[in-house]
Amino acid sequence: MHLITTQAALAEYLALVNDGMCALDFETTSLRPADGKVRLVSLYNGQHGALVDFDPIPGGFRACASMFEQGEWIVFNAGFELRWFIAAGSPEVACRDVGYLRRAIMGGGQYALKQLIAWDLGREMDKTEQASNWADPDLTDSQLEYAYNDALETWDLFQHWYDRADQDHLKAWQMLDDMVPPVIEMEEAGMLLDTHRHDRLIGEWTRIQHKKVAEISETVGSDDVANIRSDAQWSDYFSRILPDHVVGSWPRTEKTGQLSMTGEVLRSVAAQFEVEHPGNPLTSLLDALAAYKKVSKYISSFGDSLLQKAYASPDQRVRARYNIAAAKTCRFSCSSPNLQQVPRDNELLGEATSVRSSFIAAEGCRLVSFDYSGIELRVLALLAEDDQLLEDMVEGDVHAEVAAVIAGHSIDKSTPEGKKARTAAKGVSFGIIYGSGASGLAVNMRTTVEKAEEYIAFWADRYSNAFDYRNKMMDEASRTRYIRCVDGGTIYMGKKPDLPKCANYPVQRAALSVMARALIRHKNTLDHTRSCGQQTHTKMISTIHDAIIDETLLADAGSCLSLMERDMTEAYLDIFPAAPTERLVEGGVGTSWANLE
DNA sequence: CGAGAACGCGCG
DNA sequence: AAAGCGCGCGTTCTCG
Repeated sequence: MHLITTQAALAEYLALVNDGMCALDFETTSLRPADGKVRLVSLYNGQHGALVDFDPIPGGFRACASMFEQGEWIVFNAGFELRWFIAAGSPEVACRDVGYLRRAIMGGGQYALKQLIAWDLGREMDKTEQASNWADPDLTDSQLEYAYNDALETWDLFQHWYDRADQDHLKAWQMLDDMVPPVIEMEEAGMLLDTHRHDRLIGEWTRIQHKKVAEISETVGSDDVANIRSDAQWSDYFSRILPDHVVGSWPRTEKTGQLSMTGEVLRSVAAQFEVEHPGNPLTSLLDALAAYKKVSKYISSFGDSLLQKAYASPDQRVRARYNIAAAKTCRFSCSSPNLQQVPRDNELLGEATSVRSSFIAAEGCRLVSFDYSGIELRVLALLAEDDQLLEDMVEGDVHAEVAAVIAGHSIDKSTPEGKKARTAAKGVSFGIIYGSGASGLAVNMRTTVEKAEEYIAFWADRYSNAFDYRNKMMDEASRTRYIRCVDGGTIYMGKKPDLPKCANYPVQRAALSVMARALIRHKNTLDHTRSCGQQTHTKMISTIHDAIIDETLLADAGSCLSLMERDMTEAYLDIFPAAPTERLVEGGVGTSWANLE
């Protein structure tokens, strides 16, 4: 390793790298380019190593960033390094993430470098210098050593996985890396919260919560249940006061065997009790408790925490992290806050529950959003080459089609029976996608195992290829320990593959692959149109698994809508060339996330 | 007092 | 043999 302190010496080193791959790691004085700078870059390509101190170089890192535009830089957590290159005016620098290479082979997850070095290389990393002062004019030997070591470890980890990768893995790796720029755009844009509306909404929830507490207090005192939020205390209470046959048939929790206190259980026990003892106050207690839990969930998860996030930012925008390939199937996760779990509008508490209405477009702007409809069922049809399923998907309402198949005649969706049949059919299809057996399906659909078996038999008969796909994947996993996915990547299934996972992973992964291509295409489209002076204010602001949301000027909303529809359709064709695209996407424009027409 | 387990529940 | 998938997060409660 040698210490580089001039631009000329850096150029000399970069010439040695010769446009090839090289591990790169930054030490910065802050976590974001807006309020800090890159102090050190450590580099290592197996032959040559260098540590660059930008402090003595005129113009610092910014003056040197473009020198990295040749070559491929192996990094851990590419979003971090790429942000600094973008801020320095070199957004095209190729940051290749070793963590994504691993995910392309093993499947997704959330990992720290230290963890992977321990698992994959069997080495311990000392991270004590990580949070040290990288702005100090005189860095210690220990700091320099630490900085350099990160590049070494990153390179060795890269070698480890690169040796195990085939051409298809490399394709999947590139796809994951390519998601970084759109994710940076979404993370930096954030979503605007209407703080006044949201504040009022929280007030409304709180009022309902107080009302429910009052209702509960009519029959239960604080000496019976000290903490109204405690499921364990409610379990003890109901065990004490209820007759044995009710307690005996009450569903239990898995680990501790307490009475289960889910909203669904509470409501069903209430209904059962009402039949046995009409007018008994216990029924309204159970219903009030269920309502209390519901509104409390809204308050704690979607109330003040979102509001405070908005207040904490100067533009009242809520910025989340979109964690690429954080799920086993390489789906995104979203955190701090998780905007992928914001409630849909929901009738239970009436108007007051529209959380999505609080997420609005800025003044003079609109939100534009499309989602893939029934994407998992579609990709299952394509993966399994099930022409019947594909045809039913393309026809229109698949669940209605399936319902008709099960019933033996076409159903009328406007009647209650028709709706019920359709809902049941939906449950069956999801059960197939999730690898369910008859008993699981029966529990979920609240029907008998016999009925569930019948449903599955109908489904398996009509869509035999799609149904058999689960067994094909199970065989593959048993044989190879991996499942090969449609984007070229593999998922490690372990020594004892599990049928539900084998059935679901490649389907969920294929849906992710389509969305990945959509995000990549849409980012490229917007970069291009913006550079041509169109869609200049349009930003990608979120993705929720099968949907993309943009924010755009009102005047650009129409063409933004067209661009998004085209990008999402072509993304689908990237993964499944020549597949039918009828009714593939649906979307709209609106002033808030709740009303997109 | 902090960490982690358990439970429940929001989303796709 | 047994089997509906994937997440993040708020709260309670236990353990050391």
